Amino acid sequence: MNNAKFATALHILTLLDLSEGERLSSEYIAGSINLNPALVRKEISNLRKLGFISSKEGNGGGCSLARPADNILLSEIYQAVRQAPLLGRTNTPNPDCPVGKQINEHLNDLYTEAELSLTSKLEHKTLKDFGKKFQSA
Amino acid sequence: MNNAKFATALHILTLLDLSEGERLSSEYIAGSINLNPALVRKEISNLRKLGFISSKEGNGGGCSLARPADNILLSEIYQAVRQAPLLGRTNTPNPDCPVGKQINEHLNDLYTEAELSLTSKLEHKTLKDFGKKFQSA
DNA sequence: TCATCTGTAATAATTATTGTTACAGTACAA
DNA sequence: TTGTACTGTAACAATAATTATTACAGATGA
Repeated sequence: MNNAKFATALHILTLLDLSEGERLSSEYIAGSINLNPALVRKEISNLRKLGFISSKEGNGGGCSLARPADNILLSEIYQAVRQAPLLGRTNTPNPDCPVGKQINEHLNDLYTEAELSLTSKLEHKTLKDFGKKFQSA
Repeated sequence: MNNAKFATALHILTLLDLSEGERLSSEYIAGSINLNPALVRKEISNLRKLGFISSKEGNGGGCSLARPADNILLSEIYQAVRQAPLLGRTNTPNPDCPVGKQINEHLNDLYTEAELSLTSKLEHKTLKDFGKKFQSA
């Protein structure tokens, strides 16, 4: 997870939340994130396929939230962009060593547990909650 | 944290725990992890500077635990190899946008909270606990 | 004095991530 | 029906992170 995908996804969804239903273009969103529009469209595409966003092509098009923001958990957003375990990769250790043979299994157990600890934390926060932090802006 | 440093560090420390005080060479450890000895020595160097390991140069040298394994928390090992926030980087958003201007601050709060949730989980596990999983091998 | 090992640096190779450009296809509006 | 403004996606380039390799000075004990 050494990338900015979570930050990007949350930024996109926050803008859509605060736009109150009005469709935003990828160009506009990219301007706020300060990121390439094509990258933004890629992340939008991902979030659309997962049902967070609905989008409309063509003139006057853009995207908006497909679900109410108080119904979107930050844990779901994390899952949407998650690619690798939080604590990092494992090695490919020597199977002839008693430790090497077993360690990945034990590491994966630990990684799973760590992941659960994180997601259960993020389950208590909604996109709406996050968006509220910006209302005084 | 898209690297295998945590896995590598824990592997090293587990081997040292199970060797029961006997010094191990970086060559031997590298063989178990299936990693380049120079990389292993780098990680050993890191763990030594942080007080987890003591090492001895020269013929018959090698490294061993500097602290009892039941006194080493997995959270400490995580801290030893931690480089970037768990949930990833932030972007460098547009400061002229009300969301872009504030989002990194809110993201960092969230990242900190997530980090705490993880470390408090890992505080309940010691290197000894982890090593015990291998005793039936 | 030799062999073995650490510690470290320099450098290369590989992979992950981000950025760029291009363009077909959709939708609306004049 | 033509123009304009978008999305969606692919192909590719550039940059950065990660891992691998090699080399060697210095320590240590036999």
